[in-house]
Amino acid sequence: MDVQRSGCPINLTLEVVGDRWSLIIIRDMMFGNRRHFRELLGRSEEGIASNILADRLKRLMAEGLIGRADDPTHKQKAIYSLTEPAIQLVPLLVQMGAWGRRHLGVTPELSIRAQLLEEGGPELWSDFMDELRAAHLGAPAPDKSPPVSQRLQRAYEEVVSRAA
Amino acid sequence: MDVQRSGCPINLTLEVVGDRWSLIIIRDMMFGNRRHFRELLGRSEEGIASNILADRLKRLMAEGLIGRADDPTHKQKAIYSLTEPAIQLVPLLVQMGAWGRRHLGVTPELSIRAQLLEEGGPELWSDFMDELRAAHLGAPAPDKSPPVSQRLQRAYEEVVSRAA
DNA sequence: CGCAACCGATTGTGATTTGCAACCACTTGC
DNA sequence: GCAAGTGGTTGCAAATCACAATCGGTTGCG
Repeated sequence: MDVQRSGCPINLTLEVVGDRWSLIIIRDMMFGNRRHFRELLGRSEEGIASNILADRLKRLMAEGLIGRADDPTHKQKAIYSLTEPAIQLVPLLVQMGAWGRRHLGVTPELSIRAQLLEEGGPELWSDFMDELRAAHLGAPAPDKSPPVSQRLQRAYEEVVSRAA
Repeated sequence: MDVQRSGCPINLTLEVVGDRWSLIIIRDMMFGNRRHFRELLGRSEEGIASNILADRLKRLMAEGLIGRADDPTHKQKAIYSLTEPAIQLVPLLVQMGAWGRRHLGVTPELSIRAQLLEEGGPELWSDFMDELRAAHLGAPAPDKSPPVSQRLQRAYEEVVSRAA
């Protein structure tokens, strides 16, 4: 994954995030609000192995997509955060979600967020990116109400409860 | 790559095209108009190995992203084509190109197409997808002039000649 | 007809990456 | 003091990958 093959933008993007796990990790940090190693390790549905997670976090840091800071509440805890380049992956992830939702057998609970993000269009993505900047970069909060993340979460819970 | 891990749309999309080569092949078929095994094998800048190419073509066919037909001019020649689901990957590839162009060290010749597609927005993508449907699915030609593919090609050649 | 070039692959071989489970040194809360 | 939790590391088997050589068949050309 580290051999440069060509200067094509699509190829270069694939060299950075074109593996099985990098985008899963970014997705969990983005939409699942997971910021710690063990949160990323255990709670994700896909079940990444700890050595792979450690390797990917290292690599994503080296590529400048995520940052790492000490958690003041626990000397051993690390807080991982998305950087601006990673936040700008939102439109890409939305397109991935939209395509998967249309063409693959997704479960309704997990597709409702993709649907809302797709229907919301670039303006909604932009609001969501501002929220991520506030949460991960310490940027001033955009002060939309309700925040996009909350709207997504509520829609998800509604579908889940309806299914029960 | 064939173990289903979760029903999340992003994850499912990654399971289909989240490897190093599948999207490169689709990119070459889409923007490079490569339709034969040997065209895909040799002329791409990244240099895929023939066994990997054969494996990926098989897999993409099984997933319904590409089709295969006999070339009437040569009994051993196969013509590969994009299916509708693959054509609908255009917005995803555009976003990949846009992100790579912004954040990675792309060469100017190879980034001009990404730039035009990004700036053209969804209407341009839609025109381009109609052209792909005409070329790959035998759909009626959209009859725009000049076609998007030609505009992209001309812009590329202009940058190349300017660099020379 | 003869033969070189071309066709979509397949085979064989090592190198790399992955998945899995166990384990590690250390910190925290009780 | 001790169990639970922290971010990882290690060892090993299995899968995947890259690279080069090769294959049986087809085509164009003399």
